[in-house]
Amino acid sequence: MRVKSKIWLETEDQKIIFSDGRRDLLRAIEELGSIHRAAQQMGMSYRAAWGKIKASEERLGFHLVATSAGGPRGGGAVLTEEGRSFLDKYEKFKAEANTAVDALFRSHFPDGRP
Amino acid sequence: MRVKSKIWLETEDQKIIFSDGRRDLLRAIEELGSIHRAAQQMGMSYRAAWGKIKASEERLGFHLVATSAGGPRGGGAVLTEEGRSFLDKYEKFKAEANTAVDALFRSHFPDGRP
DNA sequence: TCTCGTTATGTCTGGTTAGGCATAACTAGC
DNA sequence: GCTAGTTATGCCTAACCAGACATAACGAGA
Repeated sequence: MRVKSKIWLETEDQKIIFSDGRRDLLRAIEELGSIHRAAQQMGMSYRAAWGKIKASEERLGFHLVATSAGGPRGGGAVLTEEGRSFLDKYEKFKAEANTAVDALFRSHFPDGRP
Repeated sequence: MRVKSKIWLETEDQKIIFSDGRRDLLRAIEELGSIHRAAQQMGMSYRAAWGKIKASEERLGFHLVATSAGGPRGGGAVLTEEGRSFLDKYEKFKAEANTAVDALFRSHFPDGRP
């Protein structure tokens, strides 16, 4: 038996603002400089990746990635300053939350059994 | 913006052992002495309630409720000793976990904004 | 032996949601 | 102006999962 937790940020009306999948996606974009290649690496379609980013940006109220289409390499995407800073905050929060939940689980179920 | 968390117990192969919905259901059974009436109160069908309990019991390895069918009142269900004790442990763990996550959220996003 | 409200369980469907398909638009370099 | 690889977006479908429907069985009391 193990504890599983999903912790995410959402709006008042239950719309997902940000969660771990999107964090991974942004990290891949930061690394690869392109939504398209980030999506490939994550094993999802460009369409799916773009949709998630778009939804997050709309609900956050600012841009996470700055994009450009066209040119010899087709274009590309990089994280905005706000995007990077938000991502950092999110990761710190998530890491601490996961640690806390795991510690509590072990304290209440020391041997991992019900 | 607010934090939302789902924290539950599962088996190694991702099957849900116990979560908040089942906790509510067991509390209702404890109060009403019947799966049927508990389901009604929760606004779900008997079938759904019974299925959840059955699945949890199978994965926990012990009975949560003791049932009897037939008789003038049709039968009924009460929590087993093990069921009650597990439920208490679960609730304590969940309460502390929720408190911890909320506190961390407030410390990282003090004004509730990204 | 009949009744009544419950437990017990197989089967089916409908709604939600994630993701794919298809297509348009963009632009630096050749 | 053609090319190539990307961004941008509407639309459709498939898979999953929760829950409803239907039905059998149960048994103390009248």
